[in-house]
Amino acid sequence: MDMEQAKIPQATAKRLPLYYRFLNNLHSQGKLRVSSKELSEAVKVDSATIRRDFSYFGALGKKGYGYNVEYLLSFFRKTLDQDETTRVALIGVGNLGTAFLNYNFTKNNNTKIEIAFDANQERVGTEVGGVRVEHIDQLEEKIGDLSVAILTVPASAAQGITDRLVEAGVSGILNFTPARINVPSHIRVHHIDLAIELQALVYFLKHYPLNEPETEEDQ
Amino acid sequence: MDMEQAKIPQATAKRLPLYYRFLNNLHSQGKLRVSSKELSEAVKVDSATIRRDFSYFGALGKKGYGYNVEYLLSFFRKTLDQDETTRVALIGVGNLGTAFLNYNFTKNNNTKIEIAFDANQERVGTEVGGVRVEHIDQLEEKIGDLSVAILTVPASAAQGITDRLVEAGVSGILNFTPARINVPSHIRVHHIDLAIELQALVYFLKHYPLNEPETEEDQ
DNA sequence: TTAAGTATGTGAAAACTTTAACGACTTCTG
DNA sequence: CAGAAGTCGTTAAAGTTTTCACATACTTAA
Ligand SMILES: NC(=O)c1ccc[n+]([C@@H]2O[C@H](COP(=O)([O-])OP(=O)(O)OC[C@H]3O[C@@H](n4cnc5c(N)ncnc54)[C@H](O)[C@@H]3O)[C@@H](O)[C@H]2O)c1
Ligand SMILES: NC(=O)c1ccc[n+]([C@@H]2O[C@H](COP(=O)([O-])OP(=O)(O)OC[C@H]3O[C@@H](n4cnc5c(N)ncnc54)[C@H](O)[C@@H]3O)[C@@H](O)[C@H]2O)c1
Repeated sequence: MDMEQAKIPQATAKRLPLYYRFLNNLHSQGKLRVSSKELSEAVKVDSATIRRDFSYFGALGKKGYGYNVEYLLSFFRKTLDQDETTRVALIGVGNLGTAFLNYNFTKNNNTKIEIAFDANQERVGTEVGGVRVEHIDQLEEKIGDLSVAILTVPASAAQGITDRLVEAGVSGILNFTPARINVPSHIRVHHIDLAIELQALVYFLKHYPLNEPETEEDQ
Repeated sequence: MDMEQAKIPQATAKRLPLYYRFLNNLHSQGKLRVSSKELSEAVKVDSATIRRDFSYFGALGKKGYGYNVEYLLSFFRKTLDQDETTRVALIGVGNLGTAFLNYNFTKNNNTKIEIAFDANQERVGTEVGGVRVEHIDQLEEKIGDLSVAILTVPASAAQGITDRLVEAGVSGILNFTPARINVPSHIRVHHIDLAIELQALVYFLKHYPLNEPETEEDQ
């Protein structure tokens, strides 16, 4: 548990993977250096915010020059522990679960779904996206030492499965169900609530009008 | 454009759909009233925050009593424009797009995907989750007056499709691609970046340890 | 060498968000 | 009906995040 760096603001921490991805892009394009201004345009985060974010880790750049892409990339690779693959479990191989299993998170992320569980006998024993689907009854036996789970079961099953995941040693859950699950205080749950995101977008559109309605040519 | 209510904090606005959903649940359960404390336990938002959020809309509750579920529900139904169905388009009927098409957002949300587009001829003409899939070449002709789009195409296609959506009159985009798209300033884009959410969860687990490692019985 | 140009890192301010605390009023109980 | 209990709405404080603005230091090119 790397504690030497503990008070990076949460808002900053959430942006790190985004920076990392775009640095990877720049690197693949052969770019050797980048300024906070350029990065700002790419990731759509204010350049002062980017400089501030980076500064929490020390002086990563050089005045008058910007940041060395290779150096920054390798710094973030370490910071984000991208040298070791993070292995996760997925529970609920339905519509959403299947989509995730078919997606290669390892691409620029070094995270891999290792095993999946479902209650539906027809799914059990098959492979989806190269991942074996086990029966949910075998959760405790087969989950091994995985500490992160993606939850894509029906809302009604969410709390029960969560309790079992916690008991089985999982410490982080990415919850896609609409249920707000109860967990002991040492377990971290992140909610991704797609229906709410959609509804919020619609609300903002109606109630938070942006600038100019239109003027023929923009952007 | 309902302007009478314009300075509700964004953080509050984002929680409204969550409140609305849980009020619906309570209502189905036949509950007549609810306190900010009960609601707090259900949605996992501090009760003071809930009271503060509600207070932006006036005095919705009664001291010593709490909130009347039916009243609150109908208030939020109006506030969130849930009386009219919001119709949206989906672009990219792949793994993720298919999952969304098979999901019934209308359940407690009154949002409906009306039409889908894809570049793959084999998909065009089929129905997925009851939604007709059209060819992307027909986007401009068939999108009609829809003003919200869900973007689930490959990242490489994201900017091109976005430009066409904007030109076709769409004003809100829910972007699931890892691309950070450019839009004129009057267009609203919300990003849902699943790979980043997963990576951020992993980062938080490693670097932001929560309380007690464990003590046998919790929660 | 020097001058012009560039871009960082950060102090300070501003903006936004959450949380604590409590007076005021309502409901409940006996 | 009176006192106890409950709960809101809000003032004020604390905490978090973003943004401004600039001294400083490096780069570039002549
Ligand atoms: N599909 C979407 O677009 C979408 C959108 C928003 C929210 N969600 C939420 O995501 C979750 C999954 O959605 P979905 O569309 O994939 O649903 P789904 O019904 O397609 O898939 C659920 C899967 O979980 C399995 N399952 C059921 N009970 C189980 C249990 N006890 N243990 C293990 N597996 C079990 C089912 O067999 C099924 O394969 C739901 O909670 C849903 O509300 C989905
Ligand atoms: N599946 C996941 O779990 C997941 C996770 C994170 C991010 N994403 C992102 O979501 C997006 C979609 O992912 P996916 O897994 O569904 O991909 P996918 O390849 O399964 O689906 C993409 C679909 O878009 C269609 N398409 C391609 N070009 C098009 C165009 N110009 N116009 C219209 N349609 C076009 C393809 O025919 C295909 O059906 C991608 O950008 C991906 O990076 C997906």
